[in-house]
Amino acid sequence: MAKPAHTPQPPSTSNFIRQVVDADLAAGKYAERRWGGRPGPATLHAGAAPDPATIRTRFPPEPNGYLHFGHAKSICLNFGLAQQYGGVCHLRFDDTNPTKEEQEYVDSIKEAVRWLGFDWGPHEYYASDYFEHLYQFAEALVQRGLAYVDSLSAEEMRAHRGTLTDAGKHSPYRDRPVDENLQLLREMRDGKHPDGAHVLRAKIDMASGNINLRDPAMYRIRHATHHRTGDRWCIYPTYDWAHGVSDALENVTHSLCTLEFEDHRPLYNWFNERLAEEWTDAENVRHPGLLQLPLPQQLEFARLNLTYVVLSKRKLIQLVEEGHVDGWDDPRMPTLVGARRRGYTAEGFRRLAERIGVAKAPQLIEFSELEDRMREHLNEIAVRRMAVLDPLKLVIENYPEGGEELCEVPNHPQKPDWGKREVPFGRELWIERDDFAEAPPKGYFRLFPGNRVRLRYGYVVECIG
RNA sequence: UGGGGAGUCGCCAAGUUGGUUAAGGCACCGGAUUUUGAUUCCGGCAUUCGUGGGUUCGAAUCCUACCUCCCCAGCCA
Repeated sequence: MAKPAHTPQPPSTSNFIRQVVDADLAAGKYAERRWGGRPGPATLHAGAAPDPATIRTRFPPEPNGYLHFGHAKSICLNFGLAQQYGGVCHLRFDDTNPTKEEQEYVDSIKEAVRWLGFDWGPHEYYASDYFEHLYQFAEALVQRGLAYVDSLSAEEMRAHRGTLTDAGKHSPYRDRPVDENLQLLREMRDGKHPDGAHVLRAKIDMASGNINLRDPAMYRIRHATHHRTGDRWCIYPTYDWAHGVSDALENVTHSLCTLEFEDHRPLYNWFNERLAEEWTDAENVRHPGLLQLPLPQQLEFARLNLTYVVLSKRKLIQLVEEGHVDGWDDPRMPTLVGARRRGYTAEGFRRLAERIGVAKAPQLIEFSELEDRMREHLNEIAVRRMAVLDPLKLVIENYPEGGEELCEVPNHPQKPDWGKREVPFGRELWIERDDFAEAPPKGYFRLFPGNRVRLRYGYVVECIG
């Protein structure tokens, strides 16, 4: 048994996630685990070579928009954590809702993750890869009486769910016999019912204080074309049903997500624990829990909020669709492609993520924090150039007409080895409008009547007042 | 009012097996260097850890009561 190479880098800041990982590793939780050998059938990511990963994380975007500053934090966290512990991080597209997702977004997300400097290697997966397995698992749950087909309308279902303070009521279809559930589920899958006619629900507890446990939906009917599976399916798994199981199928050890999913953790565990108890051998699909593999654990952290910045996908989509900006890569957009055009660097984002840390207290980072990281990095790598944004013509009266000479200007004041460039100097020059004042305010040391200033890398000039 | 979380300097965030003066960064305020009012540098910036009690020789760290904020009633993720 090879022991996992556990060599965490000394982090600049500590965080609770690292503490959990350290404890899991110290307890030898994954010591005997064979990572590359997927527990599922050979068809399940057959290409994945065995690797000695210690931990396994995943970045699971839904391909329904472009990645933004907030995602940068999650990407750096997931990939960074895996890197630090000698593990791997999967890129998994959570494509369970065909009406919102597009290939264009898949492509842009891959590009953005790559731009940020992370590599998922062969671990590019899709929740839609698991549709068949998920379906088999669902039938197994139905067979065990743990899921049922409900035929209430969406409105009726909402009414039955109860409120924050009042328990919900059982649906009249809740005790439908197993055979009937199975038949209906198959009919749903086979396209015999219109959208909204039925939904498969987990049978948990309609009186739970946690509303997510009040018989959550697992499958809904959607006669829609999926960007990857086309028209093969007309029932699609919900996030709650697909996510945890996908993590388990990929042998994810630590599933990091944002705070709003804390309430979903009991559900995440419920599905995996049920599936780990028993399975159907149709298609030879087996849940990892059956092989005594530790189930993935969900850990939640606070999402990034930035002052003055909108990081809501819904609103960003609106900005693009209503034409308020030129597109997802408009430099004014808080998207990664926008940031790139704006001159922000991937390194800057990595430093920001490192700097702001990971915790459970909601964070609202000041924009200056981001700017500082970008300036810090840019200061290290950018060659210096001069530009006049708001030009004011300056005529040097005692400089020969038509004369011109070249001034040597260093490319970086602190890096002489970066060389120099030549800048023409003549009788007529452009200076910044702000650099001249007829009536200078106090403390002004630029050009004004009666004052002399040095033109950078050129001459000292005087304004005769 | 049910369930789940969080409260350490203006903004983040270390610290949590209780033990000298509560890390660090951003922001801010000085001051030095500077052919970018940039950078760099040096100095300042929480007798106090949401609040009130309590335990203890000693608590941000333990107990207790309370206050405030965030999330949840999609067949979105």
